[in-house]
Amino acid sequence: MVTDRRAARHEATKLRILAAAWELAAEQGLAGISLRDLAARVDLRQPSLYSYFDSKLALYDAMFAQAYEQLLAAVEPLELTGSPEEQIRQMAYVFTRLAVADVPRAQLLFQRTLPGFEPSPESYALANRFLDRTRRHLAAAGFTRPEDLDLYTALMGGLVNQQMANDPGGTRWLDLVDEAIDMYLEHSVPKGGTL
Amino acid sequence: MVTDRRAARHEATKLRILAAAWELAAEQGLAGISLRDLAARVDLRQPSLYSYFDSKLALYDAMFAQAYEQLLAAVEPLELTGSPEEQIRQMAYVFTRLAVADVPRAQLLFQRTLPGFEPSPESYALANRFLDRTRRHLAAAGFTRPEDLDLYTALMGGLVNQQMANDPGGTRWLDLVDEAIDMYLEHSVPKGGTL
DNA sequence: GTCTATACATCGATAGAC
DNA sequence: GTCTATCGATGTATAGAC
Repeated sequence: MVTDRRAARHEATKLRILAAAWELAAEQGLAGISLRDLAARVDLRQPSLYSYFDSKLALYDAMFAQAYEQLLAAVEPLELTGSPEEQIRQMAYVFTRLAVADVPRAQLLFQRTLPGFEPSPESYALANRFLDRTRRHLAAAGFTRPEDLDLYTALMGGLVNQQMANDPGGTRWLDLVDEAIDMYLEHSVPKGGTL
Repeated sequence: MVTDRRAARHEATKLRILAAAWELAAEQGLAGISLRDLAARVDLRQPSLYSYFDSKLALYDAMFAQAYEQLLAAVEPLELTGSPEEQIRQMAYVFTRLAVADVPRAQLLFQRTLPGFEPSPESYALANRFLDRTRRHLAAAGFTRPEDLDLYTALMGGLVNQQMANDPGGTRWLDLVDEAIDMYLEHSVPKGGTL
């Protein structure tokens, strides 16, 4: 049907716009994306973007969703091997490398850097799918308390954030992932736990 | 001398502008500070601000320096007691509470959220003085490797960042500081270390 | 869907009078 | 130091031709 071809072309253009938006974010920062520059990159005029996104915040939301889809697509097909502990290590390794690989993406996903931006429920569901995956892996190794997950995300997020903020392009904090996971795995439930 | 009085008045106005800037940052976000709003808060016209700061980035740099001076003023007079390990715990407790208490301040100091902003060497020296203090406390407890400091900053920064991003105003990650410090202190140099 | 054209409010920054 | 006036840029949005 013709409408299918139309819809396909519409989706294709939307993807081109998103790709150009990531380019601009890498060059000018996430908040530095201008709709005029963005339109120029895909050979459109600025008002034409409104045929694809209702607003700039809607563009950010689409970027948020696309970014989590990228992460999920990279992580879900992985076949983790070895003990649950070893799988946690592999997961941490993959996640930190992925997170650091695209600074604006990490800012969009893991920080509250854009004034007024809140991911839509649909986009947030993707984020939760990603978090659930982590939760299941931790649980498989016996880390079943909610605090276990929170401590893990703080540790991984902290490494990623320090790497991006204080050694962009380097590996100073990435090199600590192994030791951080050692530390985390060695740590059992504290004496005054809730058991 | 008259020039002293002039300089004093100049400094006083500068401080009023900075105070208003922190107010605006709390309301509109760090990047949401507009020079017109800022000028209005101190009964000036927008161009008059340029008698005090060469640019908006220079204003951010002054805020960066002032924020680290606040942290140092709050932390340096502290008399930490107990074993070195206990002092590290107290330090972590104070730092995370201080960091979370002012979200825009934490964003300015610990994240790279402002496009184009780099702290000046003078401001960066303050940041280093703060970091040195942490380094000395860790060293007193035997954590003398550079990696020990990096892991510590990642852990504390991670807790602070997760608290601000995912539970603003709450204590979900702040409540994990004690356990995080337990985990850190329990962790000795890994088997395959550099010894 | 895409375009031209236009509007409106906002922004950081500068020139020049006083 | 402070002001008025102004600049070029921005984001948002609409009208209307094609």
